[in-house]
Amino acid sequence: MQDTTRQKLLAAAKKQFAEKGFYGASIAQVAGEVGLTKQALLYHFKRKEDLYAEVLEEISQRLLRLVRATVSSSDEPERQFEDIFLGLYAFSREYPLDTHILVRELLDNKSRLETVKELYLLPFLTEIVAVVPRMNGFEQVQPPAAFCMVYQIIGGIEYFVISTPSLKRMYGAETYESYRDNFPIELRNQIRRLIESYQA
Amino acid sequence: MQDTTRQKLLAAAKKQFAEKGFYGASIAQVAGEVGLTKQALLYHFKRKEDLYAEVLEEISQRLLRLVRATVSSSDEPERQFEDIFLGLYAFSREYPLDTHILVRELLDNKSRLETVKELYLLPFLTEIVAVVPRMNGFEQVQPPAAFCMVYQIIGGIEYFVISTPSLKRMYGAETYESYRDNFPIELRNQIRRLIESYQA
DNA sequence: CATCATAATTACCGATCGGTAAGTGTCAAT
DNA sequence: ATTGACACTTACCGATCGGTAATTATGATG
Repeated sequence: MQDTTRQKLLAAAKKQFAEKGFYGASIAQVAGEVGLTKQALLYHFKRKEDLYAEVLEEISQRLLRLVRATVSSSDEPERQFEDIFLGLYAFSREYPLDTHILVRELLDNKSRLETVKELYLLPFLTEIVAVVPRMNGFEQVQPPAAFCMVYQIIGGIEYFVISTPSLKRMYGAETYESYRDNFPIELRNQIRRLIESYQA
Repeated sequence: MQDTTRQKLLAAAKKQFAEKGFYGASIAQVAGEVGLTKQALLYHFKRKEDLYAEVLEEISQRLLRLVRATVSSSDEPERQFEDIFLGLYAFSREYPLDTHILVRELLDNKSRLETVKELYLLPFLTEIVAVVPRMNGFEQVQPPAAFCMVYQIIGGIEYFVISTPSLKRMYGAETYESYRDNFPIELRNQIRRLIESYQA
């Protein structure tokens, strides 16, 4: 496990972009966090946007791998469907910075339009939505309905994860932790209610 | 209906904060959009943060009013519960800038910690969560579970709304609109599945 | 030993940021 | 006619932003 300067810079950049967004993050501070100057960073990444794009690319690829691995790990579509979201929640909790950046991208891409391709989520979403009509009783579900089902669940997960600091302050650490521990349980309930409602 | 300079500035500021975030927005541009100089803005709002705080305050108060009005409009908790979220979705679609700012606040408040009070959402959430144990069959539901149920639904709504530009580009305008029109239907289904699962 | 790419440095650039200070025009009240 | 609050302007400040150019240290290869 080598820790190249590039990788260190990428890790520091991810942290800054997640916490302050594309505009709020400064490449000088990113470089400073690994003990380098701004120009050393610019040597590895010509422009700030290149650095950002690389951070985003790595995240989206990991997400896609996660979904594909989950789909491959089972033959039952219902099992796949549930595991995808539980896995996504685990992923989001393990890498909250990644989740922050993904949500920021949703908010920012209107003003930073063409620069960074926003198709990074499309294969990820497509893969999940494709599981829906394979489930028992879901054969006739139309694409818009399938998409909405999936997106509601994803939204619930990501929104909860990015709310962590706010919830902690609003309710206190203890109460927050009880909420956090309950979340995957309720998430699973939500998914199973959905599946059962079509099988009945 | 008078349009004071203050109100014009607040409207322009909301747009900028929503699109570019607290850091990305510049008070000079906000002022410029109403045909004033930056210093004219600083005359009305001493600091950038004061301007931001006022925008946030107005949003959170409108949200709280929305929930309270919905709760008052019916005697059935089940009806209240459903209408709250359908109303929240309608609100978020009607005022997407507000939704953008609220989500940005979740992401940013870690780095802008103490400056702006983040309790703006607490009464709003508390009011909604309080409806849960009043519903038929939900009397024994514990606070953490009730909170997670509510937060999942809210998250699904807000996440979908802030995804609008991305989804439009990913799927095209037509497909997006079919998703958007289906969303409240699936939202209602989700809520009713939840209610029915406890009544059975 | 000389060469040459790599990796980093110092120095500097114009632009923009939020914010301060002082001045100007307007208009109502004294 | 004068004062003074109000609404806004021009001028300016130091700090920081992303980015360019030129230079230096390092280390492997010929």
